[in-house]
Amino acid sequence: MTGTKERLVEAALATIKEEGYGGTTARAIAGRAGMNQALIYYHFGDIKNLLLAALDETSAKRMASYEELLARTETIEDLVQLARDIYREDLAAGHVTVLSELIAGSLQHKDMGPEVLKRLRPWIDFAARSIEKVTKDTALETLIPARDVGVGIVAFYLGVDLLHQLDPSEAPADRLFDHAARLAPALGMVMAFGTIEEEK
Amino acid sequence: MTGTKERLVEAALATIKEEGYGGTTARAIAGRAGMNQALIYYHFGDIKNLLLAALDETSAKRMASYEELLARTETIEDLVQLARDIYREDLAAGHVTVLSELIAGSLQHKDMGPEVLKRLRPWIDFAARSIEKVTKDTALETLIPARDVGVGIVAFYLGVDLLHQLDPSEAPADRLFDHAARLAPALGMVMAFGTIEEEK
Amino acid sequence: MTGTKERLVEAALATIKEEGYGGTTARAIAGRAGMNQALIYYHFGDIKNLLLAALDETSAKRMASYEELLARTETIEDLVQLARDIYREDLAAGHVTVLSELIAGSLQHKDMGPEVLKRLRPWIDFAARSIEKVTKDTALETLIPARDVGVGIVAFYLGVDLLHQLDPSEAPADRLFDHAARLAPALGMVMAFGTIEEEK
Amino acid sequence: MTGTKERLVEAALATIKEEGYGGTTARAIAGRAGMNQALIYYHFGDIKNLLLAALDETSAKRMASYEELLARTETIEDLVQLARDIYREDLAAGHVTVLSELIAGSLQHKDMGPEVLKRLRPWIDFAARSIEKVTKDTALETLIPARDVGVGIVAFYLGVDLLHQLDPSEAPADRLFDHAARLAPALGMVMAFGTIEEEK
DNA sequence: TATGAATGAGTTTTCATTCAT
DNA sequence: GATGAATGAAAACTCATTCAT
Repeated sequence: MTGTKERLVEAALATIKEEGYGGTTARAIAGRAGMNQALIYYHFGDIKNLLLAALDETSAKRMASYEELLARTETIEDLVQLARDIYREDLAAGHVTVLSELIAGSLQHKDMGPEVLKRLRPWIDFAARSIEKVTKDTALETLIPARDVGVGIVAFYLGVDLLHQLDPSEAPADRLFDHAARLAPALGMVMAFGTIEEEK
Repeated sequence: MTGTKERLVEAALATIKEEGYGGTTARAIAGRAGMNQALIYYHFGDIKNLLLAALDETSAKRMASYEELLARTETIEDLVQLARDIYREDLAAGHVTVLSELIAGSLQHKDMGPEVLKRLRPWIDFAARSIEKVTKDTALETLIPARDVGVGIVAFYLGVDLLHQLDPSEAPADRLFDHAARLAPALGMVMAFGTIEEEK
Repeated sequence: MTGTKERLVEAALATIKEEGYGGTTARAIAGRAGMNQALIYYHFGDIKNLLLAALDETSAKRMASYEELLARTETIEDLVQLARDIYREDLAAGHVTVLSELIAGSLQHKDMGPEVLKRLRPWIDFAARSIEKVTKDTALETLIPARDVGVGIVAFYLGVDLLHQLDPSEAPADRLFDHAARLAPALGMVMAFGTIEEEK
Repeated sequence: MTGTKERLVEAALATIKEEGYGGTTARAIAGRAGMNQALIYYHFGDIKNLLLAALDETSAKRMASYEELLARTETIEDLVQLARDIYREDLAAGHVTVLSELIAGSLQHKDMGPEVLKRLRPWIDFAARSIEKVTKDTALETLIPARDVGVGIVAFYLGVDLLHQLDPSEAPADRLFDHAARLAPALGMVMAFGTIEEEK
């Protein structure tokens, strides 16, 4: 029938989000998809491959959509706004949970680590590129280590997701983003000072 | 023999750090401790309790040690330094990994979540208190939402730990802390500007 | 394409020789043949039938070739030579392995036993006829129970093959045949004595 | 309770004899023993180890018993008798079947081969020693390659067992042994001729 | 003829946990 | 306190086979 692989991928994503890495068994996935367990092995070879395919799928979709948003982002204020939008959608939809669970699970299944890392890098690149774009031709350009900050942002997203898993009611990151939004206009001046400090 | 519970706790911690949450089975823990699996159930009732006891143990030890350091911390520069020291030790020793794995595992074993959260809160409080301490009686005091930033810092630590699990060779957070250390002196002025913005 | 059945038969033979009876699955056979698993069922109904067809195939080929050789065999010395040639070729090519694996597997799949036996009998007959031919009109004719010795020879081939599977480096049967070849000329006299003993 | 390992070993032996290597699954063994499948893994680690332990067990028992019989064996006539006794008991009890099935199965599970071979060698040694003993200080001593003939005898036993699995009604080997028994007295003279032939 | 997809029952093995001693 | 043994449920994965196309 149509879409078996797609349905398995969707079921795998939903299972990771709701049951966690350890709860994402062949039985759980197939049950959710209303399909036979053996189909996982027929179509993906093993569970690891299905999970990685699922990660590919969400990553590709989200990246395409965010890339578009980035195209329309010019200033630091825009970027903070973009970061907040991404954060809200990803957290609510559980996209980051898929990543954080797969990373946490990679400690158990060590051969999965490199594969997950490979799929994580584009996000770090995306974050770095975003920073580069809005600091390009400004005093901040040389001051901010775009790549390191990119890694830091991804780390922050992952960590916030972990906390959100524990306590979905609290949303302190929301308030932090609001705060950042208010401070963003001042950031230029601050960093200008930073530049002076550096050059002393 | 003496110290059975302690040995099990140590073995549990080591197992989480090296094998991940999913790899932390009764067999793996007991094997590492050189003890009988049944002792886990005799002393802790079930594996979940052992893991929580293990989390209590590391948390208490580290908290005591960091509390001392905080007592000697006065300025923002000091705090950045403290944050960096804690980050380095915790990451290397795998302390944060214990937390991040338990949080990630809580999605699977939902009754563990609240217990882990209970043990995480002191760290958020610690971070918040640290911020409050160095901003006390400064212009930053009202400007920085200490609790939210505390949560953010804990999130950042957790996320950096996840990334570190995937790729221990890279240490971008190290560079970020260096950067923060250089920028710290300027932070006061920046925030002063922030204040002005706010009050407009 | 032409020769689908033939290719499946060849693949089945190769799989038994290399992977053993238990490793000869539909997937393994079809994979080796570069074909679809379902073709096995289309052409042969089930795996058992394919294996029996494969046995038929090798048996027929080899029997034709050996029958020719037997036609040119007249003396005991010739026969020992023939036995050695057959042994060498069959062992190296894995022909006997196909048989020994199918027989061993028949204990698991009991309905296969009679079918395999049916295909084994011609070989016992061949061995018996060979003995009869070279002892015909000699003192040995009544002395040697041709059929029983035929069974014994087939048994010996099968057993040597099993040992060869375990340790292909050793070839004691080679040396035994050499020995038999040297002793063959004496066999006539020996048996004459045997006759005298018998008649006592 | 008492004898769990022993019961599993007995059940494993019985299962191999009746269901063949491929039919000797954890379920089949545990079912026959009336025990939980997991006990196999608790006591033996995996099925392979249980099968090898089972092979050890039968081998040790039989070897001890046959060694005793060999001690009382002096002449070729005795040895033929001994060979026939061993053959009858082993074939009927299925002892050789355990070996032949494990050897045949080793083609599938290649890591089992060396272990089975290790346990087969004592039998080849036993056969060789038996021949050496009865030919010691006779003309046959230098004439018969005891080790090669030992391998040949073991091969013969294995092959006869395979045939017996296919058709337990026929017992041609019985008749061959009877024949050998009648010819044994003549063998000395025959071999004396052989010696003369050799020395020519 | 041929194929990709599908399935239910089976495989080996591991799990958390219990229990008698 | 401690241990070896035991267990039912579940894990990942494979099997022979069928079926619609």
